[in-house]
Amino acid sequence: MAEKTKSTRVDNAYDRLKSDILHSELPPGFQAPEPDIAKLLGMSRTPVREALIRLEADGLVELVPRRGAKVLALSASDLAEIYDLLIALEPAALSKLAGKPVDPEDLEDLERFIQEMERAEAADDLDAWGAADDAFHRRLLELCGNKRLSAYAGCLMDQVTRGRMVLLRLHKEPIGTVQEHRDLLAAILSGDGEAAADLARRHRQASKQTLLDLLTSCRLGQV
Amino acid sequence: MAEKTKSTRVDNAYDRLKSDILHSELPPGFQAPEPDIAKLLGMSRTPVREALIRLEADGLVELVPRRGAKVLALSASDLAEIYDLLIALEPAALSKLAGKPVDPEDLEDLERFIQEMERAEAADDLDAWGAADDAFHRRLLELCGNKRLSAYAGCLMDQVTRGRMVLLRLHKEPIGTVQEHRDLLAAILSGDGEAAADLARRHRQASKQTLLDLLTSCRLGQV
DNA sequence: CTGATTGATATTTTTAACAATAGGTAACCA
DNA sequence: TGGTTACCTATTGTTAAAAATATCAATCAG
Repeated sequence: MAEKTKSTRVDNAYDRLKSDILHSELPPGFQAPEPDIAKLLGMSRTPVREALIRLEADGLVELVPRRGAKVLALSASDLAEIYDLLIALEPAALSKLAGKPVDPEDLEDLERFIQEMERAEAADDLDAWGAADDAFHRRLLELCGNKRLSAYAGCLMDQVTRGRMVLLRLHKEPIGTVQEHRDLLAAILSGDGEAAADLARRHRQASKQTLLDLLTSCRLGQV
Repeated sequence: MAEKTKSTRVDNAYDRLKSDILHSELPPGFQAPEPDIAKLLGMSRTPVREALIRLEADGLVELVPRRGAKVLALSASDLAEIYDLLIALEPAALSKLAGKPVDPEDLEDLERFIQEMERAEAADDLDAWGAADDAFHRRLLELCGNKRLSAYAGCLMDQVTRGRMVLLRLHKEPIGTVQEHRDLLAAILSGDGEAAADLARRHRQASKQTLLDLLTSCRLGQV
């Protein structure tokens, strides 16, 4: 199964660069001129450029004239901005979702994500925990039915990925939040939009606070 | 003062296309291959292409392979999605703004926008009314200090521009909403975040409802 | 010794041409 | 007459090279 690159070079460049940025293989602050990136990806400059424009729209890189493309580093206030957006969007979305019938298959997935978080927590598998947490939130947002909202929220979650990673690594306990996910899901299924919104808000607000505290206590200016 | 095009062609193409779309000079559903648009703008395909990628990220056009770039038409459910996003974001932003000190210069501008709305309403100058209303909302969002939020909300407002236009033309009364703006501003200045959020939410919700009702009553599927 | 001006260099911006591909049309066969 | 296939054309995807431009350094003047 040779997995031929079926899509265009632009898509390819976009996916690879995005993945490398999210996994810190291209670390925040990394900067390189277009020709270098093109060489790195083994293609000419144009598709790279178009991919970079899309990444800039996603808020992941900055195209600074005469200096090359730069992987954005997020300050504490950047993270606060992004979390505030999620705090505004997620509760609104989930309150709308509450009451709607949920496809059994989706529900099964959601419960599986929760179980996976528990397993990962027990096994101290941080990456798996983060992935399951992420998947849970994204799936919930997709189910709310507002495609624009889930797309933008997904984009915001991408932006804070690196922040969540350091939180996961430095903070010894993501512990306890699994129950919050259970409660949130229960509120949605029971049709209590108010409760769902409230739980979602608290959940994000707590993440925001923990992350910001961690950054100041570690004297970490940027992530 | 010959107003030389100081910026790059990409910026130029982006600005002109965006403006033409927002003013319905490129109407929803308009579709053209890249070379045609390039000829139209008097430049080569590459900068046009890059501008189109940005417009696609803004949700204004769709790049459909082998069929050219298409100006997106919004259905009632699209408009509902966008308004729901604004209903989630604007109250959150303005509740944060309440209490913060407002620069006297900005305050002056805000009051001028309100006055301009009154003048325009009296003079039945629909375009001026719409512009002042828009400016009021945008300025308020900028003042909340979350750059990402105000940028994205601005983008959402751009997307519904055409919808608001038909609302303005078909609906005989934007009347009455000026007072809502006054109340909103008063709530913000008095530092009552709860009230500000509530007023903002009702305000947008009413716009949404009016627009959707209008679309169904006029059998208007798309704008 | 300091500041400005000029020129070299690295990088982006733009163009034009080439390659690949999808979609439609016409012709041919059943 | 209906369907399938093959070719032609229109359009995008990609490349490479040329043009423009900002940055930096070096040199020259004050």
